[in-house]
Amino acid sequence: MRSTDHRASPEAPSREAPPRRDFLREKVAEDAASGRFGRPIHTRFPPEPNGFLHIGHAKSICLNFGVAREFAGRCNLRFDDTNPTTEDIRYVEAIRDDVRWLGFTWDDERFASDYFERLYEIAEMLVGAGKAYVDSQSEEAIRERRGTVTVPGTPSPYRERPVEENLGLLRRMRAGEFPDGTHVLRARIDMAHPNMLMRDPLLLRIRHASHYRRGSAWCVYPLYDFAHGLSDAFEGITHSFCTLEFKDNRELYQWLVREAGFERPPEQTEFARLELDYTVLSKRKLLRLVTDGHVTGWDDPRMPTIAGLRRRGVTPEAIRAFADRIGVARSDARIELATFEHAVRDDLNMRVPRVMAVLRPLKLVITNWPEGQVDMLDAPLYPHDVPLTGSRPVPFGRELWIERDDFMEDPPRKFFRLAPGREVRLRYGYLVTCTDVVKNAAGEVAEVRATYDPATRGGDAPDGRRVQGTIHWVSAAHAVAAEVRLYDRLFSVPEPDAVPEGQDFIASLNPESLVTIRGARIEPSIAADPPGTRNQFERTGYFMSDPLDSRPGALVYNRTVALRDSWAKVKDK
RNA sequence: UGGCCCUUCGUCCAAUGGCAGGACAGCGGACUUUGGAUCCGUUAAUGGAGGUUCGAAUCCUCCAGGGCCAACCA
Repeated sequence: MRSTDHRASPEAPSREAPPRRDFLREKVAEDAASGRFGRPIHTRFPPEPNGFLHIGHAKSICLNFGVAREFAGRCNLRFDDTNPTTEDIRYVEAIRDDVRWLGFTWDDERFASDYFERLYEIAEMLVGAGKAYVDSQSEEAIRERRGTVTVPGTPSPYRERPVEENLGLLRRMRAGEFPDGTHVLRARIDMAHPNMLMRDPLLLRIRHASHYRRGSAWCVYPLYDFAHGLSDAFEGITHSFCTLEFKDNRELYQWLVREAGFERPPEQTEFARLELDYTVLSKRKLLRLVTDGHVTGWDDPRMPTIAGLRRRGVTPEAIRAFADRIGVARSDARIELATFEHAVRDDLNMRVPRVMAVLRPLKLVITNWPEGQVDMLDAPLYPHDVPLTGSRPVPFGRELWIERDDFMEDPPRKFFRLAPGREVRLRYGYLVTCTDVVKNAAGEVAEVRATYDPATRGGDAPDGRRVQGTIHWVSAAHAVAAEVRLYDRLFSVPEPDAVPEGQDFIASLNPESLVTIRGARIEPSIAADPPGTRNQFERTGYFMSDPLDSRPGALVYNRTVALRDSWAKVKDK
């Protein structure tokens, strides 16, 4: 139906700026120049497969893959799957999909769970060197004896167990002779260390649980600190980027890779995690939204997950541009939603075809238009300032739908739309002047009547008169009905994480984060579009037909982002 | 016996001892067949006090404010 369909080409011309130099890249550049690692730059993105990736992960993905590309290095995708009770292959698959969709390709795919054997060998080595011991205290006792930030810990009564006894116990732990929680392997460092992480950190714990990849091959599982740095070292990672809250872990990271004998071990550097206004970015909270049914799933378009943003219609280019714009630094950063929305609009503006859709229809009858006559107008798919071409036919008839908001019976001075006695332009169509208002029994406006000027086909007046307002419309006889889902911020407060004492973050959920409109009317040119098609509904916003719920004859559109609305400001004055 | 980190326009990021700059947001204007986009203009910041220096956002000291750490989570 379209004379040209640019929507078939998914890639818009690259508008991405060269990557900026942040403190991490400065450091990598230095290390690359000095050849300090004696191997190519190597990064990794290390998600735990216990949930879906979100926009905060996207920042990390862009960083790790970006650095690898910029410095001609490599980047691994490593699943940090050391906790059998929370992880699932389903999350592994979702994470792969999301990273690929974002536009990145990993060099090697690795799993921490493939390193269990090597980690266990290192555990035995540490025991042999007197650097680790088996502690048989209860979980509570271990916690209590760790001390507090201001009080030193006290050594475990098992801390001085002979090497041979430790080794025997460790082997029996590994062999499955002990129930959960009876023994743990701890590093022997310093129970009075000012850094809590260094107070004899736990290395291995017993978990008689089936691992989604290793099945029941193992019943001792490494903890994060034991697994992470050593996994980096196994893979020859040079730069291990993580978020600020791991700063204290760095000391332990270094202790472990040195004790394990790595000559030029990877180096951890921390950067600020992303915080976004009006949303939460903790997996625990996102999981709760899903399991408690506050959203329809991990891919609910209101979720800040990659899957949610994708289903909402956000493009990978927009997410990458956003990541580039916000930069990487070491101070806690909270990003305004406007910054993200700008990146989305900026990308969509240049690549998405325009169509007309009326969300809340009001009947407009052109009284001087001949009954039954249809005028096929040719309307461009892109505005004058977007360098793409193409057009589609749009039928015009006697009865049209216009937006309820585009008519006011008693308008303020600056209202440029339709009102009794006023003339407006019907986009790509004719100039019309409102003559009558028809009301229903309740006194509500049920129909508006107007006359059109036959000399203004296309929207220009030959006499040069200026018409300030242009409104969108669809032909009532040709319109396609659709469901439109208007998504808004998930929370009504900028910092849902900052919950007042004794309150639940769920309480600040925005009750209007989804407004479903069932009787929307859209111009017929979109009728055969496949699910997942993006359009701008002129004057309203950017939309994408839902990849799962939309089908021919029962179209469903998700609002990706509204257009900037400067009228909203004028209106409030 | 606490340790560590952070602090530059409203927000985010630069300035690496030498004119505090960019982006988003805001405001004003131009243009406009999207109250969109674009273009132009503009408001707006070095947390405080000392010190070093010809010169400090940058180095030092102290103070203030914020953050992280006391899961057999990552």
